[in-house]
Amino acid sequence: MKTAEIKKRWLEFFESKDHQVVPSASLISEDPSLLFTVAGMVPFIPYMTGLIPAPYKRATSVQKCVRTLDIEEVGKTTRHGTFFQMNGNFSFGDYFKREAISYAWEFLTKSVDAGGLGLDKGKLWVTVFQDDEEAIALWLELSDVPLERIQRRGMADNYWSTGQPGPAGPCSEIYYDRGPAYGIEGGPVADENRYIEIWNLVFMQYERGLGTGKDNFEILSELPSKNIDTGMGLERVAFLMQGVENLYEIDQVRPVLDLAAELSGKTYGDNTDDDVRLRVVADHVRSALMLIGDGVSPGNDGRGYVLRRLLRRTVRAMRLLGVNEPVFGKLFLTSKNAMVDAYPELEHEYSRINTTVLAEEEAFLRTLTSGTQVLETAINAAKSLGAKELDGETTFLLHDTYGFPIDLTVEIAEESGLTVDRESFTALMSEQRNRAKADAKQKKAGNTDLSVYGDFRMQGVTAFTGYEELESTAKVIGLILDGQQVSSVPAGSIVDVILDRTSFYAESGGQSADAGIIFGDGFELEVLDVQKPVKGLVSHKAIVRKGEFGVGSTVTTSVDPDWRIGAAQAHSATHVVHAALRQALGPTALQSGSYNKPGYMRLDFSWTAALSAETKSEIEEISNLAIRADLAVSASFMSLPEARTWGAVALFGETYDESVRVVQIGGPWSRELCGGTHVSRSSQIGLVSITNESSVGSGSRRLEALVGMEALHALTQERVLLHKIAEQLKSTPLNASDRLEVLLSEVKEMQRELSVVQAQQLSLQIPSLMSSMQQVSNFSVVAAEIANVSNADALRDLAIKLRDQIGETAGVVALGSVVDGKPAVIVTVNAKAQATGAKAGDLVRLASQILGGGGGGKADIAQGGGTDASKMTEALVAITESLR
RNA sequence: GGGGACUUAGCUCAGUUGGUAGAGCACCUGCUUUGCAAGCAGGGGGUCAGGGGUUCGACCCCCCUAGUCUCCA
Repeated sequence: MKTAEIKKRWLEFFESKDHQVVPSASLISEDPSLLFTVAGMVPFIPYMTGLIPAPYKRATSVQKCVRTLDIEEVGKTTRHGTFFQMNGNFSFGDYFKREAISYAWEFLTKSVDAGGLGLDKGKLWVTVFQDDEEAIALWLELSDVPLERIQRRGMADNYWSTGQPGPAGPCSEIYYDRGPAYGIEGGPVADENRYIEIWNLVFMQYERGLGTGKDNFEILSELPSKNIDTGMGLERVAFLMQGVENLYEIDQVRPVLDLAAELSGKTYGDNTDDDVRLRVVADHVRSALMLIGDGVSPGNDGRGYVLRRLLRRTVRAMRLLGVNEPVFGKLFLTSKNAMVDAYPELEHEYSRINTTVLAEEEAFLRTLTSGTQVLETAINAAKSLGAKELDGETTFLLHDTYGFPIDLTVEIAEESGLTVDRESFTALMSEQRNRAKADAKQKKAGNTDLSVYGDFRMQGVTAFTGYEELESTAKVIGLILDGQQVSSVPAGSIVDVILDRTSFYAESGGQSADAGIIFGDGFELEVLDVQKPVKGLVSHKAIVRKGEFGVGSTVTTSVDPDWRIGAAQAHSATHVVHAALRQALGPTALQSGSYNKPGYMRLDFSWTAALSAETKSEIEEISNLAIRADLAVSASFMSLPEARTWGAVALFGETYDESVRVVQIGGPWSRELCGGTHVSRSSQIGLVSITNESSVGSGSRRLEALVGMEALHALTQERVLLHKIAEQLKSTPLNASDRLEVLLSEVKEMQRELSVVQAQQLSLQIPSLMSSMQQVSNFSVVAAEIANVSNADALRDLAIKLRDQIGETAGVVALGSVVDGKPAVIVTVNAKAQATGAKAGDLVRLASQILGGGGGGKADIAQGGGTDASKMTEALVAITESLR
């Protein structure tokens, strides 16, 4: 049975049991503490913990998931995949153990013709939590599993919790026996390779307390509303039902594995190491495909880094298989074709995915090339020292600084007959890991408890009136002071205010929060910040400027109209620039984040190279032409699929409800899903002026612009500055640049001439200096103070000329001069004098110490200086005397 | 978020106890030759990423900033 067919049957089965079918959420988790959606229940967590009331009693989904914790195990076992799909059925305070068990049994064992999976009842085993007698009784009652195939396990295996205080409960897991060929008898307790876990039923019935680990915490109480959370690994069931050995061989993955084998000329099954590499390629390509499809782009941190690592591990695996040429084009196309039935959106996204992976592959091949050079140098160095091993530090440096994978280092070193000190490499790796972890722990301490907001959210959502009006009448639902609910607050306090409705826009979708005041009978608050701590709930952080008020008070929320106009201009400008960007660069340039506030906007987008000055001007021009065209701006609500058929741009990393708001500027000219506040016609934006374009990491660029009056002010300022510069250059703004160029080359020419003239002038002194030469012991010595020397280099040239004139006798030249108020000394010693024991460095040191400084150089020429110019004569005499 | 490295001529890069910045390719001039990276001789081209500091003196040491690469969380 095809994987897609299992998925279809799953959803149909639970739909027939009155479950709401929920489409898979994005791999980019809504929960900021999670990098990715790591389990099927992740999108439902707020309903489980009671933060947000569940919109349905029963739900089912097939959720795409990415988990890279066990990335090193990929390909080695049958079970570890970095991308997988989790079938789940959920109950929020509705049915419990009885139904969960009975549904599971029915779906697994019902005949294929009747819509089930038709698994052999005799091969199914069950585990339960050791004390869960209720579950055992239900299994015996509702299924055909005999008691001897029900095994009890402890907390570590069969008890679920989030690791923190909150909901917890026992689990029951269903296993499939692959038969004696795969391991020993004795059920899952004895062998988890022969007995494959396919389905985990979690019975959330308790509240747990503080504690660490999987089993070291206290059970506090029963939950008032009990939940069911189950997860069936789609890939696992698929590989069992398709009669293959592991999840890398199922219909959605195998084609990539086969292609990798073909490209490398290997035969799958011939060699264990190569088989692992082929599976790694098959797994990682699929995960990367799905991640990019959901809007992740390769980067140096967070999600982007995980993706980059998957892509690089793929290149590495292909290298180890003997393929050095770029292959991503073929691999990803094959993977897309295998997945597109289940995820049709991959078709539209594919050109972007393809561009992204090709660029990343090319970049990494470059990295490998430069890394190979460093490695070869290191290998040669080690060999010349007679070492048989490449040390861990070098290996780590290669990995850490040059991104050269350890496996490749080992392989290449082996070819040169060297081994690698893996132990010390591993030690250095874990050091680096600890550093990063220690830091993360420190930062995480400020994790806020959202439960206080959850209480208010349970009472309903905050209505937003700000699209229609700037002032609204509202009622105070709650007040939070220092994380505690309070009933009233005095003047001067900073408090979180929860209202039933508000005209204030909370920061979201890149738009900053509104500013303004909240007032009522005898009191007034200034709003500092507006946030949505929990989806649907608006919290106003405000300072009480005067009076006192409490829960139940009637207030007026009043947004500062100037602020709102500025915010609307900036936000609409962001849409305009985004559309202009895509017009100039093509659809690959997609917004990955944005921020705007009155007068300013910032747009991050996926793009691999810096924008040229021409492109920036083009974007600016398209934007301002759109503003001049006075395009109508409108917003309308529609269903998400409908919005997609309209071609509305949905932003990655954002999650959308079933009903979405589409903001249009000039109809199809710009269509984006957006909840922000906008101007009503594009001309109201006024002006957009791009101020900066920069990199925010590889593959991601940032465009910043000023909007409206701010843009005008900046341009005015530049104009004033340019006029001033032109005036100073005695030129006009248009000619200033040319004029400056001429001036600069003139300056350069004059400097050159000056140094020539100076050298000539100094040369004129050579005859008189030579005549002042005295004989000191065996040395011919020229020692003199030279006036009017502009820099030490000129003095040096003169000294060398003098030395050359001395000829064959042992000669020493010591020249001093005052340059920029500071004494400088140069001493040169010819070869013969050096042979007789004179050292330029020593002589300079002697002189410069007298001058109150220091000096040094080589044996033939040295220079020094000091601070006390009056001692110059004394210093030169000292040099002469020391030669006696 | 925490580390590591890099930024030198148009391009690719050298440059250690801090003491006048170099090579190859490209460019210009001349000669010699005329085909597959031609030879010889000569020449131009650098605020050594930017800004501070230490020092008599900084491409080099220290600090800050920017850009680029890279590892880890």
